[in-house]
Amino acid sequence: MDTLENRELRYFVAVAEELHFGRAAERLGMAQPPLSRAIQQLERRLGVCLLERNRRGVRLTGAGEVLLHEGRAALDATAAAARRTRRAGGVDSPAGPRGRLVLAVKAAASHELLRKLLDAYAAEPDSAEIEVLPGGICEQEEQLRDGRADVALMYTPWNSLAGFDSEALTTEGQVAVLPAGHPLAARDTLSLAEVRDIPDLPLARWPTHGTYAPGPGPEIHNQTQLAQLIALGRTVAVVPDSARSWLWAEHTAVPLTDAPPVVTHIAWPAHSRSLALAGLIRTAARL
Amino acid sequence: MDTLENRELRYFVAVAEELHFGRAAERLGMAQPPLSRAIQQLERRLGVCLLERNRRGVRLTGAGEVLLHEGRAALDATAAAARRTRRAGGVDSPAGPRGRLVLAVKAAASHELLRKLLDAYAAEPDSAEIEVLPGGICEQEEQLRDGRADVALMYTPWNSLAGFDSEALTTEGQVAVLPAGHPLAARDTLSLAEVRDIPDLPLARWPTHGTYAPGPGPEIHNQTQLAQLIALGRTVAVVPDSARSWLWAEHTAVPLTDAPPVVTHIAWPAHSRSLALAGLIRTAARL
DNA sequence: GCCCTGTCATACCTGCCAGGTATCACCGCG
DNA sequence: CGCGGTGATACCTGGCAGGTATGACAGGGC
Repeated sequence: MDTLENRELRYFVAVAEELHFGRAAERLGMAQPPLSRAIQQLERRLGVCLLERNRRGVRLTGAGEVLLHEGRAALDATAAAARRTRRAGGVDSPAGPRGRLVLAVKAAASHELLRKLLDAYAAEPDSAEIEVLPGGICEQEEQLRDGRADVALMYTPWNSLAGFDSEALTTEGQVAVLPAGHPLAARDTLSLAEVRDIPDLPLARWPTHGTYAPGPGPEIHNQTQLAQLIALGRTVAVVPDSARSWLWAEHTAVPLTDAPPVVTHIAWPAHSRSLALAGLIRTAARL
Repeated sequence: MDTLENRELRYFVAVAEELHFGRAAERLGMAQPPLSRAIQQLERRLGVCLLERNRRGVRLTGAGEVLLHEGRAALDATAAAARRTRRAGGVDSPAGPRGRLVLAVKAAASHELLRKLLDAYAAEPDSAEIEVLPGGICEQEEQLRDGRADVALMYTPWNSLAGFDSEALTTEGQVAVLPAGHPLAARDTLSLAEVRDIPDLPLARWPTHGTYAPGPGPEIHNQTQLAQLIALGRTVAVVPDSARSWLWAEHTAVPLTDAPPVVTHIAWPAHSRSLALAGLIRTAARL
């Protein structure tokens, strides 16, 4: 029972995602027959049936589902190993733990906290260079997992902190953002139920891991688009308090009484040993 | 930049652990020259110097240290993928998420809680078969990481829950276990400082991840040995309250006032999606 | 019923690369 | 100054990853 190779995992993940040998082979830049054979070998090696081949297409078995999840995690881990090793060995001294840190943040987030953190950390002695990697709404988890980032700012309840170490930094409430002229904009507070049921003003939908939940509201891709749609009276959004900083004159923010609080965390891979990272975390915890 | 292969990681980890190409090659069951070449290729591929070759032996560079840690994690992840896939596809129905769950526990732990958990879970409808995997003091984390186990009972502050999801089950205090005749055995309570400084009765040392902290006390390998050494008046130990169940007549347990409480957690890999596991966790949380 | 199309599997070949053996270059040491 | 022990180099070879051609089989249009 020799350990399964990374190449086989890549192949299987491609097939499992495409559910089609031909397309998977194309995506992998190879011909279909060797791919078929490789998957068969993998199944024989594991002694497990991974795919159910119906004449028309392919379906995953239970074991296949498991391997898809675990295999993705394993591929992320090796990608992370490669990226972090490259980063550690870049141009700095061969043995020193000093280096660049990559900090993943939500591009849409207010940069008030980020600014404070970066300034405070830069003032520390022996601080490393911080590269800020702005990403989409839920991209931080992935970037942390596959090594594109060393540390991230994440926001519960949107991000999941599962699998990472983390430290809570700030908590804030949420507000509903309405068109300024809307009747409800005059209210002092609103409840989530009220916001969800405004006639002709459906709640905007944010992507979660690249996909949108079904619903009547428009699909939001970025903050400018959202601002525009609200100003036009086409939608209403629920955003954290700090988002008030980018509101327009055409917007009105009304505090929500029962929305879950948004907690900003600093998160990092669970077993990190970098001194630079430890320094950044310490700085963040003191803010 | 093609992704690095698993085989190369195994090779590098072996060399990094042995710090000697010859021994590493022997451990890998291969000749030394191909190993040398593989490591050179790896370094070229990553564009990073991993090892500092002095004429006498080898030393890790900073990047090498990073790759050793991250590479181990990646290898664990692929091993876990293989093991869990095999387990999922064993003999049960191809598509059903029903299967065996492997629960890692500390062999030395009291099985009162474990018994309750197993009984309660077995009484659930649709409960899966649970295989109990008794292990050493700190082995549970590793077993969870490399897929030998699906879920584990862990104990803070000894185990680290970093990287796992977990749920606290019970909290208990700690007691000092002394030879029955010892003068301090008559006390109602003791402090950690007092226990550490008993003349001629050094504190027993447990292994942490396979190694022992330096100190005067004896190195403990299992519970029977510890009981014996205490009964003989050669050592004193600090153990959780529930350990009273295995004490002998020659032992006396004295509650400690300032020892950190021991919390028993049920822990599992952060991204698990198994229904059987979810059921077990739900059962545990209700205990 | 037919053929056509789209699916994955099989058969067979070939070039590359992982790994083996033999040897070198270098250093420390008696 | 040879000797033992280190990692690196040179060269060869067999297995296997990957390609091409083709088969087996099912569904759908006519």
